[in-house]
Order: sequence, then structure tokens, then C-alpha cells
Amino acid sequence: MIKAVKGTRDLLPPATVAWNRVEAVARAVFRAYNYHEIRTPILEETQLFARGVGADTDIVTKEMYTFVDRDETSLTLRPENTASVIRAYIEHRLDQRPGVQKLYYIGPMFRRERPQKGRYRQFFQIGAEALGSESPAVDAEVIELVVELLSRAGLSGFQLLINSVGDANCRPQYVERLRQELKSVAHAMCGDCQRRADTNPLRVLDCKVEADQPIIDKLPHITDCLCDPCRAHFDTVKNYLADRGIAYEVRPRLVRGLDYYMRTTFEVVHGSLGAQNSVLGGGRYDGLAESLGSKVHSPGIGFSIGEDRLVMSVEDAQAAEPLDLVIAPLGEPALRHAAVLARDLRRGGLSVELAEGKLKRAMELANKLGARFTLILGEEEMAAGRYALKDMASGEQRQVTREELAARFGGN
RNA sequence: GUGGGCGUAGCACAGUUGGUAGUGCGCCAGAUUGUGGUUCUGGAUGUCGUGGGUUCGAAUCCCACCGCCCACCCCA
Repeated sequence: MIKAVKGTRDLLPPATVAWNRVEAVARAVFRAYNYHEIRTPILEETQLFARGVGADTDIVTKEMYTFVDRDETSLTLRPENTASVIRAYIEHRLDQRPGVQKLYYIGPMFRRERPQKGRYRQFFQIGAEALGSESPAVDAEVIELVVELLSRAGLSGFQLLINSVGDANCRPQYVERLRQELKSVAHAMCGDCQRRADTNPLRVLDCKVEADQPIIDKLPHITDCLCDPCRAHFDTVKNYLADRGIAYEVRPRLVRGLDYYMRTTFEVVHGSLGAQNSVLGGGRYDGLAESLGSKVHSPGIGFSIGEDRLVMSVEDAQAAEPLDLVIAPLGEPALRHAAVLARDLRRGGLSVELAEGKLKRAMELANKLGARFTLILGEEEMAAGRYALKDMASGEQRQVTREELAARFGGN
């Protein structure tokens, strides 16, 4: 028996109702903030992610679905979408369009990790990018947007974490300082940290081992080591958030895993998600376009929401989508009449199911599908030019004419 | 890549010290030749994850493999 491949899953009704709801909310919020949808290919040249995401990130070194195409080019299933959006932005010269380019996307991403709660090999992201501005006002608006979106999607009890990771000027200095300080204390830390102290000192800050926490607490905070422009930018973002009454927590130890982030980074976490408690991650990436070959400076900031995780933590009672009417024709002439009637009512916006066979079967089906009404069309009704309309909740049944039906439900 | 837990009907599960399978829900039919929900009666469905071993006999004991879940790691 062939089954869905590891880490992928089928989303069946009625679960898909919740997904559509979340996506509808997202589209409405994006519209309010003047974001427009972009759809990029799921397949890209491997080079794009190697350069865009960072050659020695976990994503690129061990999590990509990469294969060689028949013409020998190396292709990869997108592990994230920011690099693709920037590629499209450069390729189609969107920097020439007026104003900040605000783009959003909804779609599947692929990473070959070991699946667990809230982590899949094919997962869905709802994300957005604001391109062409370094202004902290844009940072604040983007963060406002995500808070708005999550709230309107029905998420409550989430926590917004923000940080600034500096820029090409001050971050390398901070990393070097961290590396130096770790030399004297790393020997007392967990095995992973000893390794990270050398390879990727920023990761040490993310360590969750209890015994390491006192040591980590004594390490310098990046927020204390920012250069003046970065400090000013971060302070302004925080002021703008305060103006909006948005609650946030500065987490100097918040380091995001992708190489391209600089200055503002943020994350939203939520309890009910298991170990993978991050619903959303984002940040600024002012140097990314250039590193992908752009000749013009194209600063930007973006985020992506883990749709699987958002749906998981928002999910309440999954009610199936309601059905308005079941038509139960008895006999061939009635069936032919009913089919035309069904089409007209559907054109009028009604959801209609046509049930062939015995009346008893049709009634049972109507009940199981949760239909509000059943319309019976048998010999008696055909002869009289009427229909028997039954209200399934009350059990009440009465004869109606075609005109009365149209008046009630539309669809002449 | 590394650990732990779990695989029995469509779903949720039970199955005693080894004696070749049950319960609930769901599904189908009937009680009702044109009326659902409640009730009653009847029915179908299992390579007991797969393969091998021990045994007169394995869902049960042993070994290997596969799958799912959770965790590490990392991130959405």
C-alpha cells in the first residue's frame, strides 16, 4: 500500500475548513496593509538558497531536497521563500515600481528533517516581505501586521520576542568578543556548546541546558554591543511599538538561524505547540539582495508564519461546512427535473446535493450531511407542479411552488 | 543523524500463565412499497505492521526490518 511520504500529510475535510479560515484572515489583513500576493516557483536553482540562506546553515548543509535535472543543473525544492521573492524582485526590477514593495505568499516549503510535533518535511508558510526601505517605521508596521494577523486568526496567549542582531559593522565584532569570552568558560558547558563556541558562538546563546544558563547569563548581550546606527534603529523600532501599545519582550539571546538577518529580528512563541513552540519568525535583511546579485541596494524586512503550527494552536471544534439542501427525486423523470433545478439553485448560491435512490436513503443522507432542508420530488409533486420542502431541524414539511422556492432561496 | 514510546476491523481500543480474535463508534440491510434523527433486529470487514525463529500450537515469547508518534538537534 502506498502511503504519504514521511513528514508529509493529507489535510482532509473538515480540517481544511480551519486552514481556509486562517488563509482568508491572512489575505484580508494583507489587503488592509497594502500587501499583494506573489507566487514564485516551488523549484529553484540550488545556488539561490546556498547564497541566499547561507552556505553553512543547517538548512543548506543537510535539509534541502536537491536533485540534478536532466540538463545537469542542480535544482532544489524551496526550504523557505524569502530568497525566491528577492530573486523575483531583482529579476523583474520591482525596485522600479513606486513605493515600498509589499509582497505576501502562502504555500508549501520543504525541509528534510526528522518529523515531530509541529515539524513536517512539507510544511506551509504564510509570509510577507517589505522591500526597498530601511526605515524603522517599516519594521514596526510589519510587526504590527503579524500581531494583528495572529490575533484575528484566533490565536491568544502568544508572546512577541524581539532583538537586534546588529549589522555587517558591529555583529562580527560581537561574535569575536563572544568567541574570546567563551574560550575561558566553554569547558564547563555541555558538549554541544563546546562545539558551538568555536563553530557558531551565537548558537550558544540559544542553549536550553539548565546547567549552562548561569554561564550564558554572564556573556555579553549583543544589544549592548551595537554600533550607533544599529542602536538608534532598534530604539526607534521599540518606540514605535510602544506607540501602538504592542507588548513585546526584548530577548538579547534571540538569534535566528538564517545567515541573512541583520538588525531587527523577531519571533512569536506559543505554549501548546510542544518543543517546536515558534509560530512565526522574521527579521530584516538589508544585504540579501546584493548578495544575490542585485546592483541596487534593496533593503528589506519580512517574516513567515508556520501555518501548520498556527492552525494547530488555533484549532477548535471542527464543524463540517453546512449543506443547504438535499434534493430527493423519485424516479427517472423526477431525477431529470431535479438535476436542472439543482443547477439553478446552485447558480443562486445555494449548496445543493442531489440524492438518487430510495427516499429513505435520501433522508438518511440529508441527515448525515447536516442539510438544513430536503426537497422531495416524486410523482405526486411532479403532477401537482410543486415540491415538498422539509425542514430537517423541526421536521416540518410543506408544499411549495417553484416561485416560492425561488423567493426563499434565490436562483429562479 | 541520535534516543524513547507505539503498531490488533474504517476510527478508538480490549485480548489473562501461548490454545489461530473481541467491545464501542462508524458502515450496510431490515422493522417502515414516499420520510431522517431515537430505538430494536440482523450483517459485512482483520495477511493481529512485515519477515524469520522457538513451539504440537504464537496477536501473545525471541530476532531482524518497516512504519507512525514524541524528544534531541534545528527551526516555521
